[in-house]
Amino acid sequence: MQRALSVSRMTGNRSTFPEWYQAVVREADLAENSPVRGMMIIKPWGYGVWEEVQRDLDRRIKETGHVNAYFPLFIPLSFFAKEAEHVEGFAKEMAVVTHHRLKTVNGKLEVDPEAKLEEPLIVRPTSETIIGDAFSRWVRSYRDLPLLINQWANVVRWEMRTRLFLRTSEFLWQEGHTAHADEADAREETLRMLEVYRAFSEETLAMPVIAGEKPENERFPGAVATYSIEAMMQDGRALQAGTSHYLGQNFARAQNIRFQSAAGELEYCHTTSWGASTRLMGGVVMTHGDDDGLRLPPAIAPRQVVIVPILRDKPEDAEVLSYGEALAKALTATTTLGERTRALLDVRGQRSADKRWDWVRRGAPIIVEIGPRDAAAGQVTFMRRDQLRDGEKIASRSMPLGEFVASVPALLAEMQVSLFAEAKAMLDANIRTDIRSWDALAEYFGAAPDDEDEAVAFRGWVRAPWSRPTGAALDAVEARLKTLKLTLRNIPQDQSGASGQCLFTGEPAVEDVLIARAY
RNA sequence: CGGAGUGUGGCUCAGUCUGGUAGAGCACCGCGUUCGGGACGCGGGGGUCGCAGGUUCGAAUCCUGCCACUCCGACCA
Repeated sequence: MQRALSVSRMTGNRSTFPEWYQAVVREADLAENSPVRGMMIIKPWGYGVWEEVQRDLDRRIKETGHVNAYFPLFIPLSFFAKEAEHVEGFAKEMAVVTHHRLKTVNGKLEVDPEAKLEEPLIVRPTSETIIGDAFSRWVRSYRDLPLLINQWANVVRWEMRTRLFLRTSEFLWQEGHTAHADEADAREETLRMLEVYRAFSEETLAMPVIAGEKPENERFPGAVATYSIEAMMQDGRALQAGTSHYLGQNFARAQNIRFQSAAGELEYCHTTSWGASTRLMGGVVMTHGDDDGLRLPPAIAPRQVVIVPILRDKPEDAEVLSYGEALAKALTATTTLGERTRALLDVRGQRSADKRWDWVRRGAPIIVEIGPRDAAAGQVTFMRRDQLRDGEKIASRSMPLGEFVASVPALLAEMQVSLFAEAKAMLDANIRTDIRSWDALAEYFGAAPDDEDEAVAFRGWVRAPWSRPTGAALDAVEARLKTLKLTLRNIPQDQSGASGQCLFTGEPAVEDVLIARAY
């Protein structure tokens, strides 16, 4: 089959899926590596997708009562020393600013040793500490609570190994930080935001997820409880797509976030934090991409309908162009998924065939072609990106212009739903619930995971009953799973009552846990 | 920080073993024919061959040192 990409995602070979992923990111013009190791350049089409992601998620965050603010990029080193677990979790990946001036020595630019900072500054890896510091001044009374703040920002974590969008040294995200008068209110907030992420991921990104609580060894440093949404990529691996943390009073104590209660008592707040990042973009690629490139859910496509005019440097070109302009204008006047339909007439000088495939690779949901024949007949010819091919043929349809314009909003809405349904079917079909012993688990995931050369068949997730071991017993489980390159993803929220015994300990099970290879 | 590998035009790479003064495909520019399912012909622009030193009449090629990147591992809310 003729493909837009030189590598296929579905060969069953473990090594080609990452190559396919990189090819899609490049060919869809989303992002590229930068001169700075591990940091990416997000290109206009990729940033356009991020802007749609931001817009929709921001609306949901505001609808749940939060307001946006902005805090500094640099955090004094001493702020991290206040929460022991927190600093331990991030210490190994911090970028540190130690000087504030350069000078020229023998024609060379060097750091001026006399410009050393009194106290080093950390480039934020996350903002709990600096926002908590502000909270300690903002909160006085129970009447100031709850304090519901969000910020859109970039953060830096000095990662050893990076991949575009999935793990980069700098990434863009939103981080919510809230303070509450009591535990119940804070825990409710934590779960509310988990649900916002779940709904956003499924409705807007068309990316089905499993929401649940992380086992204690996977908790955010300093958190009392961590929750996540986990999405299944097309190679079967799990991607943590968003997290929400109940921080208890740990950060409040460390940073003195206190309030006077109605009874006049001085109490520590209960705080939460939650975040989702540009990693979501990688999730969209690995959920919806195919061998022709990216497929974008209409809700996050910067252009939902792209019109490619067939031009031949002949007089009738003008007619085709004005026909295209009228079509773009008519489409823009319609409403799709609650917003103005985003249409574009592609008037670039490239050949029509090249432009068409460019938009296929970028994942534009509907690609319209109009030529002299369409203009004369008052019709359009179009293809939908989610059903591009009928066997080896490109599947296109023709329709009278007026009818097409009227049907686009419903068509895009249908594509949004069908992309989700496709991914949901894939997720549901690939969670094994019949594996009840370590031996069966080992057999399923392969006894020799170190043999990278061998083509490996697709592996999904396993949902199995467990006894929720803690401490050293959990460490032992984790170490054992590591021999199969597996991790505990989360404890799904929708528990239907566990039965039988724990897959790891043999003790009576209390609930199900998700086991998978992860990104 | 360990193990392996790679640095040659914008991209993918050949050429290195056996030294002779830089190539292919794609992309780009021009002209023409084309264009409704990834065009073709002709012409053209673009590279201090990762950096520094050495051997040599002559180095992309041989030697020494350094640097960068990729993959595997360690690490990864």
